[in-house]
Amino acid sequence: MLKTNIAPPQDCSDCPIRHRAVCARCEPDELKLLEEVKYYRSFEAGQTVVWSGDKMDFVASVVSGVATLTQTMEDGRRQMVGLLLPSDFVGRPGRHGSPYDVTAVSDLVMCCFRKRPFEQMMETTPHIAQRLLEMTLDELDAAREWMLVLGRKTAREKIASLLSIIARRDPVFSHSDQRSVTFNLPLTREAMADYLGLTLETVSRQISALKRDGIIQLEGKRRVHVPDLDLLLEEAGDDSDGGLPS
Amino acid sequence: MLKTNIAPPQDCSDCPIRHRAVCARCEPDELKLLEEVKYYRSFEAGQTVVWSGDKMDFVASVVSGVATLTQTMEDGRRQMVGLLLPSDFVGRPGRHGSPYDVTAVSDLVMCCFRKRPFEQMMETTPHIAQRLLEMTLDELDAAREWMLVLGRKTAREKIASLLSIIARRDPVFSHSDQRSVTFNLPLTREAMADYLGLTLETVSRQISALKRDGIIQLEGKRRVHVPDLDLLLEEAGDDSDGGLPS
DNA sequence: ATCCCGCTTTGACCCAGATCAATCAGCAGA
DNA sequence: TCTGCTGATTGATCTGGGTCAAAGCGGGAT
Repeated sequence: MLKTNIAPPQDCSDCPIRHRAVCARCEPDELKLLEEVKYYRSFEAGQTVVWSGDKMDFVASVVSGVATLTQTMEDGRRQMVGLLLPSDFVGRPGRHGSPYDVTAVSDLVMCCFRKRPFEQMMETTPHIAQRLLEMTLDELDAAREWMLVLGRKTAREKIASLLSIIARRDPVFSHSDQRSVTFNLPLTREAMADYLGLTLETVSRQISALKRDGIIQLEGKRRVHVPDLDLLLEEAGDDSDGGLPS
Repeated sequence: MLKTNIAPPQDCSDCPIRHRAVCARCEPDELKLLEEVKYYRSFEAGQTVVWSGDKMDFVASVVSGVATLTQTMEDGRRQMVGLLLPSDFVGRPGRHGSPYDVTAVSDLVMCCFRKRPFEQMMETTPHIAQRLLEMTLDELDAAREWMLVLGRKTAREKIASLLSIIARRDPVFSHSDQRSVTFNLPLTREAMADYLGLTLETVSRQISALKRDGIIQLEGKRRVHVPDLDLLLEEAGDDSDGGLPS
């Protein structure tokens, strides 16, 4: 049951997220500097990476696995505010504490940079700051997209939206242009509920309904097959436009 | 009824948002460069600044007035995803179109920068990129805060949250530490509903309820007096903690 | 003055999703 | 094989906020 908590140190040049993470634009010499302040950390599914309010003395990229950012109210209501997939960035240069709980949802490996030197590099190597700005703007767009989901979509549309986001970001799918996809659902029903602003019962019922209607098929509880992604996008209420038939 | 659409050109050095906008960190010589690519535009309340999908050949700071970013689904459901107050930034370097409708909600003055030269300055003057990153990270935090509001708060809590956000950003309040505040509500009931993921009827009912309960007082429809801000924060369900009495 | 017209309030009713509760399925450990 | 536990499903009922409908209320134009 206990696994070692140490991942083998890795060379940046054959890092799986090399071309998508904060370091994407770095030149070899810049990478070298980063390598000096980086270290890997592994977490098991369910472990907390940082608690909201805690001091965070590093920033990090997700290398593999899935993590979540969640906010909790005093009475226990929870809202997930970010889903971190490989290459996503956590932490904010120029701030000590995390405003959110960061939790490993599957087994997780993160590439961490000590905060102080990373902040200094931000000032000296524009490639890092540029890439971080770009990623932050993308995340802001994603957050705003999600506000539409939370504020205006029905339960069924919410589920379909979440499934299509995960499907689209799945590495197997992203470089194929098939209509059908199969992927692993990295979240429990409860975590999905926290993301969608629903209860887990409603999540379960809507997934059953999508299955009944042939929009999705389940293989076990966690593996999802989508025979026609356009149908799913339709259910999500998004402007799929595409979908010219035949 | 028709007003002139041209604001008097202004010197950056006595700009009201000089120390909070994207240009906040610029040195005098950098400001000079910015001044060469900037121009002012004014909009009347209700006018659209850009439509979602339209090409946007500038980025801009709000100088005075209030604007909103909204997303609309095909069937007309609308969600506001950003509220732009003075010093806030609109537009994204490195992208042509706006993904949102940008609308003036009150009379509005914007300080616009031609996109192409602004993008070039981003590469050459780190002070602009640095400040933009900082502002974008702040906006991301605000968007995530708002996801909690949309996903988990009750109608009453949503209204209280919106009112306290506006109260806190009100210039009159922000440099006083009073318990009570009075401010203008820059939004119609419908716009509030679009922000909060509610209907305008529910907004109206909850405002009436807060008034009945003495949390707020109305002077006309648009001016709000909050006798005790802590009470309002309590209603918002936020961790106000502070509030040591006497 | 008075008549619009856009915004707001209020009421009556309804329904999507929450809540409460039972059951089920898969899996690790004894 | 059985037992216990965690997560998922399904059912029955309740309710907050949506929907539909009808007034109220200013403020500008005639």
